[in-house]
Amino acid sequence: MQNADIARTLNRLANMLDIEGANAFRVRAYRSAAQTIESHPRALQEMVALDEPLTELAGIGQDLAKKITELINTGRLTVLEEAEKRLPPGLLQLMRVSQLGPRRVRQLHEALGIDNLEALKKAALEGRIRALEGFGEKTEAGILKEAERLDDAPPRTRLDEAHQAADDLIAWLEHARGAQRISAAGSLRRGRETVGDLDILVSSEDGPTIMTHLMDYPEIAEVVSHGKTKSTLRLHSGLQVDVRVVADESFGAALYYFTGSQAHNIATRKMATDRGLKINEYGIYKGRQRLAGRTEEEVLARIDLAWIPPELRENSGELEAALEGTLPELVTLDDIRGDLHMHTTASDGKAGLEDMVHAARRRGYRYIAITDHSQRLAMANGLDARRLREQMAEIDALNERLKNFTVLKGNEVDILEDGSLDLPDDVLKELDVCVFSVHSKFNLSREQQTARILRAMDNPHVNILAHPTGRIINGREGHEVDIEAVLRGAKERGIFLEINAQPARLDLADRWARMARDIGVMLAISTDAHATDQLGHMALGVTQARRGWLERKDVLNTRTVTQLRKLMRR
DNA sequence: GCCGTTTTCGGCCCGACTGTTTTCAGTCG
Repeated sequence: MQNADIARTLNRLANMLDIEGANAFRVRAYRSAAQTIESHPRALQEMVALDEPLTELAGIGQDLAKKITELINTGRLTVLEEAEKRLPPGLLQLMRVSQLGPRRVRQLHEALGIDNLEALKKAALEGRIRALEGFGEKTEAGILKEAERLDDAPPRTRLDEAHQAADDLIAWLEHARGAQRISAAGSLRRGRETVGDLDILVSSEDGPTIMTHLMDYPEIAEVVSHGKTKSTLRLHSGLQVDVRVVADESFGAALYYFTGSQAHNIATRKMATDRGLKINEYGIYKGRQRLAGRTEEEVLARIDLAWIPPELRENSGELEAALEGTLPELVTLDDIRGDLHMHTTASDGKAGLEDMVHAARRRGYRYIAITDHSQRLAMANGLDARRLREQMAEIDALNERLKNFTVLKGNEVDILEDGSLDLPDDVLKELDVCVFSVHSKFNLSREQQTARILRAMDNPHVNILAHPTGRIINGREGHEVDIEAVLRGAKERGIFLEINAQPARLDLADRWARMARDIGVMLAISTDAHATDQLGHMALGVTQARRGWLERKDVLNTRTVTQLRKLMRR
């Protein structure tokens, strides 16, 4: 049982109890625990097996520890099963309809016997919902539309797509009269790998004018709500956008508030109330007196906190670090000196060797590694030993002509099913950088997959394990593998792991990157570029690294080429 | 259900918008 499964079960339970009208704080406790568990780097199943106390996790006390242990040991949760006897589980579907929360779901169930999406749609079509107290024609129509939209609900939007949508909208808003500062907030600003919706913040003395300008934005498919300072839109892409206007003196407070995360905000608001202060989106207040709000820094300073990079705002240790003055100095794009994973036309890339070199030099890099596929990936025109040696000779000749730039000879060699490598040792040992990765047999058991990768790491010539979990965002889960065991194995052997910066991969994910840092395994942030413009994905990889608390020293490709060569010799 | 330098009970983040109401409940973030 994975942490995500436990979190999902607790969220189900929270929703059921919420519909039943249970104590709201009890419900919140379940939800907050689910959130903690989902982002916890260690498997709770393993903690239980090793008899480590779950109460060490924030928001998990004796009771929840007991329930989680039951769930892990038996695969069942008695309280949830009992709740499902009292209420039809189909009610949980109804909670996914926006505009329907626990109260209305209960009301629909009690008054009309509605207990699933189909029944909801039917009742709405027949006009039976509008008769309920607190409902009306508009609500009924809205519910019907939402219920039908759920049938083909878009998944969360990938970070790169969300960035593009936000940049376009911000460019539009910059032309609004009276717009002062504009910023994206929310999970986009925190750099999460996917976002549920966009939050855009504008400072202006004139909210209505900004909102009027917003309504002419050509990408709008639907206006969900439209107020003087806040509007919600759906774009043609399906992405939902919240735009909010505040006075410029409140911009910092609002930016802080709307960047979240929710768990982080709750924690800092609590810190404020402990000090007799109050934080809202307009500022930080002592009674009715506004103390600050123009910038995030001045708001946080009032509760004795240093400014916290948005990527860290998940209430997972950043507040303690900010209080103690031990916040990490996160790696930045400027720290990156080169890119250690990319392809050329020799295998499945779109650009030739020299094109990739020129593109890398334009980015200010000092080196790159050329890492085409190995022979087993025939589909990708993978290189055998002979072709790889030819490429190495070509690179040697190119390096003769280059000044202040080094092309490292590399390969992305396949890990075969038994953990052996797809090219013979005598050619691997001639490489400057050996990237190695899984491209086949994704469905081995966790034990087999982990053993396979550890065996590959026993080869003395490999250096960087690429896209270690193989997951594709909104695509596939990735192969089952014990990342902690892989990281410990890498630590023992002087091997590194990759944060693959392809927007659909971002693999390692943030929590594993943080675990790597804790274990002391350096990571390479690599674009796996198959074309020159894909070298630009580096920024996404850096964001992911920052979410994993990585500093410059934790990242392989912040090193000089000389340092790098030393680290590649095992 | 969690939590504790006002500690074992009594708190628990807070405001905008909508649709339904005549002053507010529910939802959302």
